[in-house]
Amino acid sequence: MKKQKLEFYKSLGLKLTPQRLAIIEYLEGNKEHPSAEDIYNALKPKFPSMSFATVYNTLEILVKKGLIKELNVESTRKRFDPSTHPHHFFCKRCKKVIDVDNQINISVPEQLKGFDIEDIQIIFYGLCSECKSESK
Amino acid sequence: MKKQKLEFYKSLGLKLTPQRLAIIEYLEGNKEHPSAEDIYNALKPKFPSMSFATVYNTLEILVKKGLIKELNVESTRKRFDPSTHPHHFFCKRCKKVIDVDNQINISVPEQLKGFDIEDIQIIFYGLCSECKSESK
DNA sequence: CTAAATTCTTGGACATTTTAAAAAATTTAT
DNA sequence: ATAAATTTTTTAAAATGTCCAAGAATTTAG
Repeated sequence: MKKQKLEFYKSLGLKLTPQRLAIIEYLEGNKEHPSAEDIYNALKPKFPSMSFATVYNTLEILVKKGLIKELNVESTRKRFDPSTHPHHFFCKRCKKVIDVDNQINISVPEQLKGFDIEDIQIIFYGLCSECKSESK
Repeated sequence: MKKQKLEFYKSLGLKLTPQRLAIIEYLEGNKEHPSAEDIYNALKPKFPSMSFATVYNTLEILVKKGLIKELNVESTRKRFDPSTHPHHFFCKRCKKVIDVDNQINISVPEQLKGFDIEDIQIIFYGLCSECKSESK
């Protein structure tokens, strides 16, 4: 990883341990929206001793720092997005998550005027093109 | 419950057991977006022998029949909505879910053109007015 | 460079939500 | 009322996520 990035993470008050760096690198530019288990499995060969707690701890702190986003597209498990795309498609068959990069301008409805809205997410549910043709 | 409604549920091929009717009645007009546990706890006094499995079985079949909606606003548990509101607000503090009844017209983006979109949900995350003032 | 302070990792136990399977009970249709 | 079909119950366990204490590693300060 580049020095510049290391400095960036340090400046956030993060101790840069090998496991942490590996998780950060794994997430960088990753479009798969991996679950904690995905990350754990992917890094286990390199860090056989790493525990699930480390993955969860790191993800939690990255979410807190605003560097990644936690998605609730799937009801049973969290998925993580290193990008800041607010909108997603979820395929109910293959469980794939796709960033939906649209310019929908959603205004907060009257009903929520006294509220503190921090985030707006749109989720499109259905079948992706592959699963759609397979299920015919 | 009225005869008309009983007939309606029968016509869907549902067997109307006391537990099932109680769950259906509990959900009807309910604005709380209860979790399975909420439902279980609410009906336990009337049906002390009812198990969690019954609640889950009934919810599953109601979702399949399209009578209720499963919400993934919270990462740890499913919430259920007897209405067909597609959009919701979730308070990250008190976990309250509110139906957002707006007329937002979302067009499916180009990117998803070959897909089979079955549902579009908007979720507003933040603090409700009560929690907002409390946290000041 | 070294020591101190802080934070992180590990490993296991634990909690919660959900699913599964088999036997017993209930409902529906005849 | 009887038989067939489905549902409920019970028990167990899967799946995901959380917590804790001890030891290890990293960073900071000197």
